[in-house]
Amino acid sequence: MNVGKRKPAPVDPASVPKAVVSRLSLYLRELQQLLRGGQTTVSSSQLGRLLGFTDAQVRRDLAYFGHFGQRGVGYRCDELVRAIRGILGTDREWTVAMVGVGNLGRALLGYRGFNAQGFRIVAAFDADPGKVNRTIEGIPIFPPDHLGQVIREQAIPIGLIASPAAAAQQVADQMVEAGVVGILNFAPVTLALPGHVSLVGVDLATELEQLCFSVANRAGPR
Amino acid sequence: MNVGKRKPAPVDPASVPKAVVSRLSLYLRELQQLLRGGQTTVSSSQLGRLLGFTDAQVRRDLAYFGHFGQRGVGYRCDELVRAIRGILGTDREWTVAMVGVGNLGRALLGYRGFNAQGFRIVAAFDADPGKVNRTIEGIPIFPPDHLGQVIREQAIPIGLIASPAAAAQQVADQMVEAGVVGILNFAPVTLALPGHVSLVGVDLATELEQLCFSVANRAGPR
DNA sequence: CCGTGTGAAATCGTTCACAGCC
DNA sequence: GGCTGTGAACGATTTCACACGG
Repeated sequence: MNVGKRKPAPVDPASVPKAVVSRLSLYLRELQQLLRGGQTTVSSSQLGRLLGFTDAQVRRDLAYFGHFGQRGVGYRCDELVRAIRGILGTDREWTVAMVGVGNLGRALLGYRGFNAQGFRIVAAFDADPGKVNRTIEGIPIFPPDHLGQVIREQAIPIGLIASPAAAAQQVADQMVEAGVVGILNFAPVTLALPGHVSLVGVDLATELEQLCFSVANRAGPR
Repeated sequence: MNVGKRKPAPVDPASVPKAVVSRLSLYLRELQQLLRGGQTTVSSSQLGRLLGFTDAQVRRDLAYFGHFGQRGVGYRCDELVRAIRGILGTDREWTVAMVGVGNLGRALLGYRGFNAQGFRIVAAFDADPGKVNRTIEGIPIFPPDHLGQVIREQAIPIGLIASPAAAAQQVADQMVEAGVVGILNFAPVTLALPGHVSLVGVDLATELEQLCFSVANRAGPR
């Protein structure tokens, strides 16, 4: 008994280092690649080599969440993919509400990679009256004052901010007010959010600055 | 003597933790914001509070690179901005070559945030004959077989990959061959690069997965 | 008196190295 | 024989706490 489909989680997920979770995404991406290539099994050392990590690191990362490998053999790619998706929470579909249908927003509306991993943008908002009340890539664009209602009615858990920096905090506040519990922020500002809302920020200029620093200081890849 | 404009760098820049450099970008962004608001001085604790870091962390991070503060007062915003830009290397203009003028590529061509921080995309490439030999946002689009020549002639140091995943490694190889020393990769694949080339990867689906994990595990903001 | 800069301590994350199992 | 899972050692980063200077 007590040995069902679910592996026991050896630790509290909140105590897992952030770096581990971000490597998990990379493992997932690589495993899906391997599966497409017809490979059924990987060892920690192969997976590590492909990504530039050590084999010990790969094993340790996975061991945070359970026993997924087979001694002497390695990991079954399909099983490990399922397991990682379960850990990340991407084994179900997540709906996303986007604000800001500018250059970047439009690109994200058409980005296939989101759907492929289980994310679906179901509503977008923009302050420009010329953009609202139509669909782009099949996604309806609403005026900003519909934000609360749409998010609430569809119980959308994730917000994506691609608005100008000056509007971002206000947009975030409205999203949180409407019940969003996670925000992906592309606006180049720091957002202040209540503790129960998760935040991931992506600042494109900042990423280039990181690159710039390592180029200017010849630090090799990342 | 020996007290010129340049502060001495207390340590080898290559030995600075990566996390420190990424916070440097955030300090910079916040300082520029403060300057726009007319503030001339910040303390480590104010800067930390704005970004969610401790005051000790801010001071330690900055101390890797020199003595920028004044005891009893704090840091002069304008001086610190100049200092951080000098450290990151964004006190000069960097030219960038982009490959892949799809959804995302077009958005990046029009992204104002790059110019604002000193990056200028000066050439783009795409395999679609319908897109080449014209300009978008003032940037010329070339066919892929011009890549080597254009990058070499203009001595472009930075490559930006926004091509489909399947093409990314080949594109990267050609960029490296042409002399690029840093690559910002938006394609969802792991690139293999020679050691003298720096790499920063941004995978949009991966970022959403991180968010998803922390939402699913209620870990609060990042 | 306030806030920086920094040794020293504490914490966190990675790597080693090997027992255990297929 | 090969490869996982994991205590223990190690190294890196963060936090503490206080001396020093404006």
